[in-house]
Amino acid sequence: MPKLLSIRNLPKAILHIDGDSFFVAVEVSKNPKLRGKPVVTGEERGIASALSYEAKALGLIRGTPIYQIRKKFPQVIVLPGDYESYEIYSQKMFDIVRRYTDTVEEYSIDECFADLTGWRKPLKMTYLQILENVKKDIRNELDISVSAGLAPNKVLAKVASNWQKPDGLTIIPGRLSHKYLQKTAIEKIWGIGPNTSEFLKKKGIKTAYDFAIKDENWVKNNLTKPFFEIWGELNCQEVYKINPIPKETYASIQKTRTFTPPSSDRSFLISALSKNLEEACAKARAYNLAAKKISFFLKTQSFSFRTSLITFDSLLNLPEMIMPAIREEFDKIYVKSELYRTTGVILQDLTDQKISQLDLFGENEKQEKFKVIHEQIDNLQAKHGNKIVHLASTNTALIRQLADKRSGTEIKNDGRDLLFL
DNA sequence: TCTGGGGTCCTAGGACCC
DNA sequence: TCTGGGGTCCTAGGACCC
Repeated sequence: MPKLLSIRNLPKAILHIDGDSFFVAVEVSKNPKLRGKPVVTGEERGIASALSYEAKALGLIRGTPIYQIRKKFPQVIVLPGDYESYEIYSQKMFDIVRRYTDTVEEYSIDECFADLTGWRKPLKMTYLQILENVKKDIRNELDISVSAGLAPNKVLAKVASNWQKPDGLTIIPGRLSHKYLQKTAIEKIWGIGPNTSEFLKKKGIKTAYDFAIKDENWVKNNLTKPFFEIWGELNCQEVYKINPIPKETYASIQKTRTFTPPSSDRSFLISALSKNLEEACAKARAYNLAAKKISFFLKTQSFSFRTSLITFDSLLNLPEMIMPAIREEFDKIYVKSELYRTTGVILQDLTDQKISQLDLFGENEKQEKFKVIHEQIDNLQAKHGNKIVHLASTNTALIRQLADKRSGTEIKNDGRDLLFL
């Protein structure tokens, strides 16, 4: 790659690349027979995660339940997500962008930001040519299309990549940004959700431009910091920096499950939490992380949360060490008369275990014992799949999951958190 | 929109202390 | 005690993202 020259005094050129219907596009790339057909992914989740443009043309949107799609549009091809392939395509896409700059931020599986500032001379291309080449390389090598946007900062780059879809290419120079913002509804701006856009609309702010021209003090007095930052970006300031360091850790890990029909069965709910906990701990161990705080929650049918937070003295990622505490705390949030639709466990304040092992050393014989067992189990599951070993307390949840909507067989367990083989 | 799953960041207010 | 003023830490929960 050519060397970057001095970038002093150059206006920033921030690129945003957004894969068009990314999951479906990868499926079509894998199997070209799907091209031109209405395709959705998300079978395993029960709702549409991604839709081909042909499926969108039927009026379907993200989040539509799969059973509804099948009933109304039997011609739609429903596929389970193949996240390994998505990850591979994603990395290849980011690597293509890295041919044109070394400052690439992997924002999500199908989106990245990149800083092109100063690269025109070394690459001997205009910004337009760089974008055209990025798009061409991605199309030629991955057989998927992306929408590209270039602007002085991340928020405006998002406006640009959104401007024309699919297969779009839009450059917004700072001096023309008002033209685009006047035609952009406030709720389309990255970071402005339904709540804030409703508030802003009540104040007479309908477009991104209306918001951008508001007085600084008005913004500070009426909104919180994130929205002040967005306001700055809409005014062409560079508030959000590009972070080229790939993320390889987590601050928290959560596992949740929604079940139909909802349940108020105490032992079933505890079992579901046990399953959430096992999965969350397995992921934590895979990343060498351990938690000092664990929260768990029950979500009622009316979408309100009952949560409990447990703080431990040591760092944990073994379900046997945590489950007794969840049992103890459970009745503080459980109301027998209430119906619950979702359970969830969140491991919080995660720390690298390599650091934590020192304070754990010899701390707890039981912990050491389980740790050895889990190393074996993690290997076993890597080989044979994660269904082969689980906690006894998870059993009820698994049985119910298998039986699904058939009449629930009542499976008793002894309430201890032993391994079940 | 009739609502899945997995994340991050921010802030108000309570607890506690001097 | 009919309780000032200020700092820090923590938690719950809001808001948003893909």
